[in-house]
Amino acid sequence: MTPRYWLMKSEPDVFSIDDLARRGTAGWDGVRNYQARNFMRAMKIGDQAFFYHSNARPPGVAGLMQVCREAYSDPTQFDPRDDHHEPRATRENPVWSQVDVRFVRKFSRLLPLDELRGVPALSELALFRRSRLSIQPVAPAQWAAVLVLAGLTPE
DNA sequence: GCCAACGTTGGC
DNA sequence: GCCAACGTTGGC
Repeated sequence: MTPRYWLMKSEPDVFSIDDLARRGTAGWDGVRNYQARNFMRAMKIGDQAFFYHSNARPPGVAGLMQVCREAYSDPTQFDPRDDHHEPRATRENPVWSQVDVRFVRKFSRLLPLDELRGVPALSELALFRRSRLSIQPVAPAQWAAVLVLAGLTPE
């Protein structure tokens, strides 16, 4: 099956692409938005994703990663001391999900939001229209256009 | 089920 | 740090 493409945001002060590069894989926990959660639940092993640095100077796409474990219960929802604790969640009926991702590569330069805005092929990116959605689908043509900006040729 | 108040995201 | 956008909560 053709892999699909996504964009996933993280604040680099909290978790950056360098953190992911060091660790190799990581659980994408802490997502507390239903639409973003539902996108994660739709992800399949092998799906590819942009690692987007949000709340950064400048914000932008930092590199690539790959889904290596499909959606499962986000354990932080059960921890009363965690910022992401979810009082409504029980082990039997969890509310929030996460996937695991594997580091693929860091771009040789960050592709700033400003630059992405100027690319006609990317004008429909959800990033520009649904600014608060932390996980969003990316169309194949959009994926390819970003790889070109990054100096990589689509495979 | 409406909608005002509130909280969070995230660019600037 | 500000604040616009927008998702969520809760009173009615």
